Amino acid sequence: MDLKFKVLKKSNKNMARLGEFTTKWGVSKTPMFMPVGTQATVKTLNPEELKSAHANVVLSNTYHLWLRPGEDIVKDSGGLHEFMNYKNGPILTDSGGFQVFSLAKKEDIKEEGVRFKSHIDGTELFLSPEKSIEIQNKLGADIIMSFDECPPYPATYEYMENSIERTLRWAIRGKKVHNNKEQALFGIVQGGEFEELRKRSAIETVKIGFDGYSIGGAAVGETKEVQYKEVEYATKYLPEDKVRYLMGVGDPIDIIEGVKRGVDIFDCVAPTRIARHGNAHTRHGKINLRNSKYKRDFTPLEDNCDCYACSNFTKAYIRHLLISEEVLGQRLLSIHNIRFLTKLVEDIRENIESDTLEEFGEEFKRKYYEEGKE
RNA sequence: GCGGUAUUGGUGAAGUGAUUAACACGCCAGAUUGUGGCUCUGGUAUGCGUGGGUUUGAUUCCCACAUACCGCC
Repeated sequence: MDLKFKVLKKSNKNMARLGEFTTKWGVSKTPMFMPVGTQATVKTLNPEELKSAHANVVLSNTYHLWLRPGEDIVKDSGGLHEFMNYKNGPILTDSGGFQVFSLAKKEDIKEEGVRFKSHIDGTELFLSPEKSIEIQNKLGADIIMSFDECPPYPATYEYMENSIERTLRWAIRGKKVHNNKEQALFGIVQGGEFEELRKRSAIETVKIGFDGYSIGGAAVGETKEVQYKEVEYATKYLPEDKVRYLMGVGDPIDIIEGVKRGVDIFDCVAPTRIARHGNAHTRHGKINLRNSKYKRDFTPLEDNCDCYACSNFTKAYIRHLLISEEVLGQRLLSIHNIRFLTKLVEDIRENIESDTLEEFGEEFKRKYYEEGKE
């Protein structure tokens, strides 16, 4: 399915662009941030809470849903939107590549696919590009991903070269079996830290032809500088008229830097994971609500935040919930952190419109890093 | 009043005549980037009820005292 992506405005100073794409759920604005709902749920949150946090696209996961409850059950329920009753916007499913490669041994990655053991019960499993697309066709997300290899960092040039070539062959195989015309299929650019390989991977993936392009294998342990370079190496060779998605990146600063380099979509488990572990993003840096200094702090997580948590509760109360292991604490922080990032991309969109993204980025970074230090 | 047993950090506790007093919980911090895991990693008793004594050396042995519990008058 063509996403009918439109670039509405391009910066004169960098590669940032303001855009939108359309699905049956309506118009989605870019740059955007997608919260992650691995097992057909953004952990601790219901669809209404996601809506209140301004979430639009939600990401779910092929590997997990394949194992539990199984793609046929999701299909028979009416598809992923019906199954999880998510009607606020599109759903994207990851191919399972990332999970599989964290479970598989290097020697179990073969041309045909990957052999590995279930994290649930140790059952031996096999996932191939065809199988991944077949499962995703049944799950019924609006956007699905090619099955790629996400190599660890650091990897040698030779390993990475073989890996991107195999990922390209897998992309072709996946595209060939993709038969759900309601779904957009994205290709994935790999290549690690190597400019030549990122370039080749991008050009060749574009030749195959996809509805959008992802940059994978970033934020796997490399420095920020390397990560930003990797993004640049890829976006330079991606077509202007297709959506670009930087997989797994969700640090606020990294989002700003990614947008400046031409990225439209981001996803990350971080906002919800750090929330469950007691942390909140604020414009003045990340804070750990479990710290004793918040014991008697009767102010919201953040002034002028319109999220449900900040509108109704104090840091002292949220800290009490976390220390007492009450799940409401995790929910409130999850709502806040998602809203923090959806607000960040809203601000980014406004600043692309006025072509002031560089200034906005510097100011944001200064507050986030420096003021947070005290 | 007489006898017995016990006394180790915020808590529950292990332990030894002599390098850094185990472990758990709690507490205090940190991590977290296409989420198996409300997870992981650190820190947290300059002292073993108090006062004496024996000893090269005592939290560990002895004595007294204090406190607690259990018996008996």
